[in-house]
Amino acid sequence: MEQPRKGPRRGRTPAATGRTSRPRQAEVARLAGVSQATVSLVLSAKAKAQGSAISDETRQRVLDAARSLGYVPDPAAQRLAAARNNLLGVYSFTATFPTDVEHSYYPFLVGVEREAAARGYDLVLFTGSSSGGAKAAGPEALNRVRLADGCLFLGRHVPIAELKRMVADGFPVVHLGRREELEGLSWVGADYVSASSEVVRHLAALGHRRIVLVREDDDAPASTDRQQGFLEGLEAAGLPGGSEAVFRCADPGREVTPERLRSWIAEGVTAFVAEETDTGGAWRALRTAVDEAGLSCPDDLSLALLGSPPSDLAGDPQPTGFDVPRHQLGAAAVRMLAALVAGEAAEEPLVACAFRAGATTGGPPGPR
Amino acid sequence: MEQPRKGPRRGRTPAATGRTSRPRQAEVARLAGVSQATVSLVLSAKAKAQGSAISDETRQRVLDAARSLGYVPDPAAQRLAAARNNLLGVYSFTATFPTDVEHSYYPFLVGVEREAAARGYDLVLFTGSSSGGAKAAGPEALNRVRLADGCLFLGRHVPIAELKRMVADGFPVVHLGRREELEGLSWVGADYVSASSEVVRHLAALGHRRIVLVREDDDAPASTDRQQGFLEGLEAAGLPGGSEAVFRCADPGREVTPERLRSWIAEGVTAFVAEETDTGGAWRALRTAVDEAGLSCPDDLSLALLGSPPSDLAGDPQPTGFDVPRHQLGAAAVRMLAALVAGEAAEEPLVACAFRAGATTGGPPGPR
DNA sequence: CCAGCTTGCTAATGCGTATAAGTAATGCGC
DNA sequence: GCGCATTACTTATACGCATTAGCAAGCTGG
Repeated sequence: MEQPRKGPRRGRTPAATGRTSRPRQAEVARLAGVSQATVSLVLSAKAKAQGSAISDETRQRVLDAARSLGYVPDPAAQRLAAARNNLLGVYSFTATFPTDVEHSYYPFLVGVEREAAARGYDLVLFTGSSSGGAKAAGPEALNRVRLADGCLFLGRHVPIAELKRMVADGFPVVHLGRREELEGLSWVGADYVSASSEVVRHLAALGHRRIVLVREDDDAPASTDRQQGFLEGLEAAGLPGGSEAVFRCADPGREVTPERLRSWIAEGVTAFVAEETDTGGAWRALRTAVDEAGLSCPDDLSLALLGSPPSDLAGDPQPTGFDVPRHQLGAAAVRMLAALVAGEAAEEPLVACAFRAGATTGGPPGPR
Repeated sequence: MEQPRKGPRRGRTPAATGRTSRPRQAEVARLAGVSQATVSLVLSAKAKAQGSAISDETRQRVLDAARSLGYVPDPAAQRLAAARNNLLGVYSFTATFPTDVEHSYYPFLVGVEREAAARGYDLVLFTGSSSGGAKAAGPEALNRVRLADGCLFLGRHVPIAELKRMVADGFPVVHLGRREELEGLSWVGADYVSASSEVVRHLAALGHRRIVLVREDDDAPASTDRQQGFLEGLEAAGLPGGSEAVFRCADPGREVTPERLRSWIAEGVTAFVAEETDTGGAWRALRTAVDEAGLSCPDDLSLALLGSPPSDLAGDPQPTGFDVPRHQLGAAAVRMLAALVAGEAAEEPLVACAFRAGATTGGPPGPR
């Protein structure tokens, strides 16, 4: 009794049709001689407790049928049916695989992938408005991520309004990097404050009494945090802080020149700390100035870097400082996102950085 | 006449529930005083031609209503209804984000992402080892990729049987790298043959008459292609080919030693060409042997590399050879995959490599 | 004046899945 | 042997949207 459909609309877009349509639960069901619902029960219970009311024999038949057909659930349908599809989105506002700053997101993604795999999630890379070509990269482009169970957002220039909306809608969202201005937005970030503070304390323990932070003219949270940690470190060591301990580079005349370096040293400064940025500008400027001033690094003064050195300076002696544990950051982000998806409480958002002893610090030069 | 649902099942999983249910097309419709179908027509026709049979007045009412409610379409529902999900899979048999061989797939992925974004596709990353939900890393893990509209496969050690099955099922699959042994498998690859041939012709034009190819003991298509191009280049230049023009390194005794190098030179060989591999073994061996033999590169002999130098040798003088346009390869792979998904004819699978002049070649040394 | 077209919309249906509700069939205690 | 719980399923329905058949009204033309 094949009831002939009254209005079948097979043959959608000519393009979309082409394919032998991957197997559906209905086909698995037919092959196994059960109903579609049974297939759904068996397959979704697979991971969960075995408590479902399906006999082992039937279960096995269904599983065999599914395997032999190569059945894979349709994520959109799963999602629509209001379950979850074990997909986590990753959305970056720059290209996810940046051309120039290779090292910036990559290690992070390594951690993301690893942790996601360990938790049984697959990743969907939502290609942001990244490079040209994308259609009207309007705000609705962001909504694609709702296909996944939750989404990780990378990049600084995030459209807050859109994110806010998602958060308000209860869509699980985690941002990489501290983001406290948006109430309710979950984020994970490196604990730059503690790490920077620790570097300062290290210098203080070596005997340095006047330390200067060289930073760039950028007010990203990552910069602010480092400065805060730097100042906290000074305070903890009982050293003078204040605005003169922080030097902020700016284009016109505020650069780190050999002259300025000498004048600092003349004032009794014996150690310098540079913030890390994408370009490594502050660190480069310091190193160059030291070289040009004819000074030698661990002997005449100590240098520390609040982060990892740029990869093209890999040949240089390893700077004292700390490493941002990007793998762990990625993993932490996934853990937090998974927690949100599961409706559990979020965990600690700060990930500790690892202190790196390095070879650019030593005791202050003898009094001369 | 609000017909009361018999079995509403609001209140799914406690976790999944928590969303303030953003507006649906039905609500927009109610507000605009039209049917849901009209809303769908208006909204989906927005981008397309205005040829839809909806009056401008109604259209405007719907658009206003949608805006005032802040309507955004549910991507899951859209995709379910449209029978495609705009997802392309990327399956690599090593980790997608390998820790060590960063540079091998990375540039390729850059191109993949860019092109995918341009075409409105998102990417799903599958990894051979991890393979989301299914812990069983068995061959059925491969089936997970069917979640996407099509899939890109990277890596040498691809289980042919499984791929064959997918291809036979009509699932769109593109392999990165030439793969002609599998009938019907689409692939994109770099045109190593032409590029290698061009390098040889370059050497011949410089006056070299005896050239030797140093390759590793690996029969990957990429190696074979280079050798073929090398031999074709010799032939095109009217130079002697044959087996003695190709040196195949092997572990036990067949290595490129300074002695062997000298003996080649004594026989009249003036130029050497190394194949590029993951490790850059052949090239390293050549360079080392040249150094140890006390020879100087562009003067005493010419060297060329059939590919790009390993990144850790970035400081060395740039070798003559060619660059594999990995970005373009990735883009080409996506284009081909998109074509398959759309049921169109596939395009040219070979991507041309760019000749790189470099500094390691010159004329043959004067007769001595 | 009505067949036949066009215009502008609605009703109905399906996409693939999850799940609540329903139905036999069996087991168990008394 | 009856009520009731349990097991093992199946049936029905909904998720939100796209699509298409269909309907009503307004035209046209002969």
